[in-house]
Amino acid sequence: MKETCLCIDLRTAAQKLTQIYDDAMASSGLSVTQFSQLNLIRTLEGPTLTELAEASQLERSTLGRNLKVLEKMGLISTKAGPDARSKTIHLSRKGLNAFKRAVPLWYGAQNQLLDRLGLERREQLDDMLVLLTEPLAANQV
Amino acid sequence: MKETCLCIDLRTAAQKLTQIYDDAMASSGLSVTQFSQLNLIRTLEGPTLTELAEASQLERSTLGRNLKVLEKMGLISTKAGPDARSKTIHLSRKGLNAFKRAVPLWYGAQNQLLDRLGLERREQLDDMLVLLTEPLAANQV
DNA sequence: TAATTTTACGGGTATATACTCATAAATTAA
DNA sequence: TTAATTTATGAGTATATACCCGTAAAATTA
Repeated sequence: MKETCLCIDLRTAAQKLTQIYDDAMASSGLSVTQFSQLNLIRTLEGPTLTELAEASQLERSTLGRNLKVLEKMGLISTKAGPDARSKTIHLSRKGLNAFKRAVPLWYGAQNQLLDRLGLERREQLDDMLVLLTEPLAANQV
Repeated sequence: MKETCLCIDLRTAAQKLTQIYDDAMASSGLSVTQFSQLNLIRTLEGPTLTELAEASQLERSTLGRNLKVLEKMGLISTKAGPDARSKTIHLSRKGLNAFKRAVPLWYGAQNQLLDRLGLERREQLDDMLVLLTEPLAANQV
């Protein structure tokens, strides 16, 4: 029976997969994480930082720093939010163009991997990732 | 059919799982990545930086920086290697003790998750992670 | 043997990530 | 309405990660 750490195995696989997507999308100028961020901003239509953080399951402070990079690249802009505290995030024209350029590249990678897996295993994978990320029962630890 | 990005899904799951292990192991003072690093250093018995980088599938420069942290914590030490260029990495007494303290905590998390998955799914997961991390066929991208 | 190439490592720079604390604004409670 | 609390964000600090480049040592080739 394999004794390797489930966590490390998953981390390593995620890093490699990230590299695969990033390579496939390189000519778009976007990494897969940036692509995914832009897509969320687009579909949420001007979310606040907190809303976007929840949707992307990142810490607010982490997201804030990530967005700084996108802003510096000119892909997004921020506006005053509905609240004097909050601000909303928006795709710039340049950001939307970059996103559109990247879409077919993303599909290229994604579909090739989905083909490899097949539908059944893809669903099994989703199920397993849910199982693996539910909190542990404290008394059993 | 779900349209979410396989890569982002896997990344998110890996981050959550890391948090789960880290929480379970917190009282040992080691994170799961540090625990795994110490274990590799232990089993490889004084690897060079390059050997350890290959074993952990990290960039050498990344590993070098990670090791700086472990060294500052007093968990590892380095010696001159077989070569005037290279150096070897070793567990300190303190590092070995920390590792031993962490072992049951790691098993607590690992076994609980393995129980959740069951043997069959664990093997399926391994297979899928291999499938997902093999390079893409360039012509299909 | 001398010149070239490869190997091993470190440092600069940059992104991704999280935790903690500070601040300001909004909300709720007294 | 004033005081206390909650909410939204940002900044400081720190780890994890990678890429590129420089340097020194070793190996290879001319």
